[in-house]
Amino acid sequence: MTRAKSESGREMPGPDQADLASRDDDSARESPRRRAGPQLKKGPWTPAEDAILEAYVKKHGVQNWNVVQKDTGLLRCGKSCRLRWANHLRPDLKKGTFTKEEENLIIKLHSKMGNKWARMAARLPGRTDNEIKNYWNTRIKKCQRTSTPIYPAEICLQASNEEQHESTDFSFSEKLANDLLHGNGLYDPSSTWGDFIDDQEALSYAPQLPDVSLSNLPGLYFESKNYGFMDQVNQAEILKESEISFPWLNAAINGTFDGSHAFSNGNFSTSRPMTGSWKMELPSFQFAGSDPNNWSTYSRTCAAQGANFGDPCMRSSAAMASAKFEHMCMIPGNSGQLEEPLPEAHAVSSAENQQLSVGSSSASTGSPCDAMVETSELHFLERDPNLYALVNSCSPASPLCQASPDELPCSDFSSAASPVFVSDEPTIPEYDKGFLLPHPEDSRADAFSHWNAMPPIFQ
DNA sequence: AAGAACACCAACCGCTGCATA
DNA sequence: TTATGCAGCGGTTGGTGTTCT
Repeated sequence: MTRAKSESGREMPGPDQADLASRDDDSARESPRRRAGPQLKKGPWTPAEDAILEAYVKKHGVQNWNVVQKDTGLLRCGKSCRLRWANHLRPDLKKGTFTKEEENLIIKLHSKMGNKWARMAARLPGRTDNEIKNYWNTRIKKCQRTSTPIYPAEICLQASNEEQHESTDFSFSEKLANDLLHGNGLYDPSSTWGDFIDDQEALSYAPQLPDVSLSNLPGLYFESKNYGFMDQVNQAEILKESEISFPWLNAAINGTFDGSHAFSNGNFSTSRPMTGSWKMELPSFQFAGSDPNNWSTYSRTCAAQGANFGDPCMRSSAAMASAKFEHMCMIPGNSGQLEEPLPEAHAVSSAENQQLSVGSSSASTGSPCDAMVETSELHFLERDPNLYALVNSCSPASPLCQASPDELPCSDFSSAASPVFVSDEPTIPEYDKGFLLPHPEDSRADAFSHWNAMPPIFQ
């Protein structure tokens, strides 16, 4: 890449970069008049430019940034002016390193919000999203390198405790319950869980769901440098675009926690087909690497958290997620992902003749929400035979659920020993330890039939 | 002392959502 | 309804200073 020295001595993008920049979307949409304008400058701002911008904004305020560029004659695009003002020239900016309190707050906020830098910045007066983002990225690297928890236990516990006592704007469950009670149309007893998930309005609440962020779980460590953080991001991205943003639940349902690679000896294969464009809000949980005990821990903690939810919807969902995790732990030979066809056919057929025992975790109270939970879960489980079978097996009477945590064979789920989950179905080959999808080379038709039968959000 | 590794920071890029013509 | 422009957000890159070996 060719670079030229700027007047301030720092390197500036060369002509090739300027060319590239001119092709970006913003530029491409500019009017012919503005396209014919002067070549805009890039790179570090000079004190003189700062002074011009500062004087202009102080005089005229912040309005149209492209007008600023025109009026001042600055050879900077409006976008650049806005950024410079917001990140450096604003009078209310607090300079200097973050205080310990600010750091703790960032950690807490991130555990709730994920990478919502702007929202976090709004809670940190004088700090910019860029600063917070930079801080966090540095922290990520540091934690990764030293194998220390990104979310210190004490802070997470503190955050968790606070959340249970404060009615924040994050309360998904409260909002949902409120919506239900006020008959805003969100609740439809005939709706399936899938319908609910598909409901964009409902989904719009999802980002406010941080209460149940996995990040609140203490003791989650980066396992190894072998797992680049971005590997986790890439995997995490699988889900986000589904716009579900139930990171904890969604991942649990799909069995694709960031770390499907956690079960793949550190080798996450990105070569597997990923239909559609999936992303997931990274953040809030960085899962333990390959230590199966952490999965077990998570699962139980998930249940514990679920039990703490005031809202039966959340209790139930958490329980489902938890149950799914336990399920993943218990299937002999399970690599941690949700093996596709599994013994589900058998389980479903028998389950159809039983009453669905979600009550063990959802603690039905007869509220509209409970009704939705039971209805939606039923439908949801119908769509997910694995979970259907699982929930049945997790009824209060199930030995599987009566087992104490210590009895659960999660510590060695990769072995075929301790077959808690009994099935007369043949063991499913592990076609892909890195992802939930059936391996394309798997000739078993049913490997894909279940997949294809899933609602799009699960694909 | 020199080079490597790391930390910090500024800026850019691509994209999205919203407003408006 | 569609196209366009703008503001804003989050991801990423790359430079500089500091610390470590």
